[in-house]
Amino acid sequence: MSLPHMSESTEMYLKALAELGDRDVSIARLAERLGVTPVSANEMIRRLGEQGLVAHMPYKGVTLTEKGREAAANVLRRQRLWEVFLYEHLKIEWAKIYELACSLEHATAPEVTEALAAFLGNPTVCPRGNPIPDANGAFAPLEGRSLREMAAGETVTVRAVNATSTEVLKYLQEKGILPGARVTVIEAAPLDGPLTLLVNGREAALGLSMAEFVIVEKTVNEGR
Amino acid sequence: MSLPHMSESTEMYLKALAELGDRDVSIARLAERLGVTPVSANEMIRRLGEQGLVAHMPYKGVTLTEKGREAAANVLRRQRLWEVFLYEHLKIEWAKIYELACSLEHATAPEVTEALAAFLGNPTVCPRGNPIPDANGAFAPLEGRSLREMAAGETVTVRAVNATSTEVLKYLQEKGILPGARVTVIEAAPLDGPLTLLVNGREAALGLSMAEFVIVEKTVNEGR
DNA sequence: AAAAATGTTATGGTTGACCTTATTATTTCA
DNA sequence: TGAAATAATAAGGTCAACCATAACATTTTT
Repeated sequence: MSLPHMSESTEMYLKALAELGDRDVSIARLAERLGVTPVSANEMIRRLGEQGLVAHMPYKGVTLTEKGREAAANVLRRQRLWEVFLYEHLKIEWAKIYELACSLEHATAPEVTEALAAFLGNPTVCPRGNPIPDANGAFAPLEGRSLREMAAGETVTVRAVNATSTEVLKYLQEKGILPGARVTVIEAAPLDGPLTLLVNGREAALGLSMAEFVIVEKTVNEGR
Repeated sequence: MSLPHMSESTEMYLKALAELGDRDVSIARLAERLGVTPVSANEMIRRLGEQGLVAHMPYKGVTLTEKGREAAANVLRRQRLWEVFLYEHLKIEWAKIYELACSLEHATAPEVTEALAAFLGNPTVCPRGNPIPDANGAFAPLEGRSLREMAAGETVTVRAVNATSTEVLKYLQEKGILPGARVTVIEAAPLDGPLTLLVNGREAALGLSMAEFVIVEKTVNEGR
């Protein structure tokens, strides 16, 4: 069951696929998130395909196989447990934990993962609001829709933030767009135009490519 | 002051040099500890020389430069802080912490190092008995001599264990040769012969290549 | 001082994960 | 349906860190 050894690169690809929704992810999208050229991503996806971790339907997209999904869950588990540790125990700034946890993740043996989970009290969500898979790879996929799809006038509650770049996370942090925040869409400009939001009584502008990774739920008027 | 980026490999070489005493370390010895061929080690030492981290006197040995010493202290700090965390907080078996901490070490940003040190209460020794350099790279070099040099009849106290292989550490752990243990040399066989020791009332045999990395102090009859 | 042991350098090879610059295939849209 | 946009593949290149084999240099031992 324990995979022979996964390179850091393999782990990053699996993680990105899982974060992007794990089915029919276009290679261009994947390449963009990973900061590599589409050609490189294509090459790498071929390799992952040979290892049985993904299935690639040309012109359709990439989908994790069952084996790939398990491996990805494992990577996400490590990633998010470290996020909890860095945030809760080391008091590291929210916007930085993803990147810092990412490095640690690659270096974490199964034994350490499980001991860490126990130390942290087996948390089920990370500080970015994403679920933490259990030791068997099971986890409730995130409910809710992307803030990107919301129309003007809607009020929603942020459930999770799926961004990974420290820069983007810093921007969201500054604007108060964190899990639990209540956000009202004041205006949604056409085309790729930004959303204008009301967060904590302040206005904030948010491009669609950032809004895409903010997962929200319609607020069900849960008491003032 | 922050070095451009150090590869994992560079860090391993610096760490090995520091652990081996950091002056006039032969390439063969270094290669052996790192599990690479002398040819590879030679090549790598040339690269490190070009970066100004080591000085290599052909046929004499390798010595860390000031810059190299600083970098090495930094690596050792991270390594040993993680050892403390894994042992004290995650309750991981003593023999395994070196190897597990080693992976984490390479993935640790300065920010995390300092937060971790604060979380742990700025410890000054690791569970293997080695000193932890402070944030500026200063640390008391270990006093004491190698168990290898002890003669029959001597009784000593183990101060530190500088072995790195999990297998070796497991053996030492089983025999009770841990920091703080009191050890009497019963017999020292000639040539490369083993030492016969008395530890906690039990006899234990120890090859010289293992004994080399057990740092001891003559027991000054401290009580009983 | 010669032989043996050890250390160094030269040469050429491998691997993984990237890159760029074409070229070719497919899909989408006007 | 044909052009434009997007996606895939092919070919060739780079880089770090290893490897093996072989030749050469220096030290140590006899």
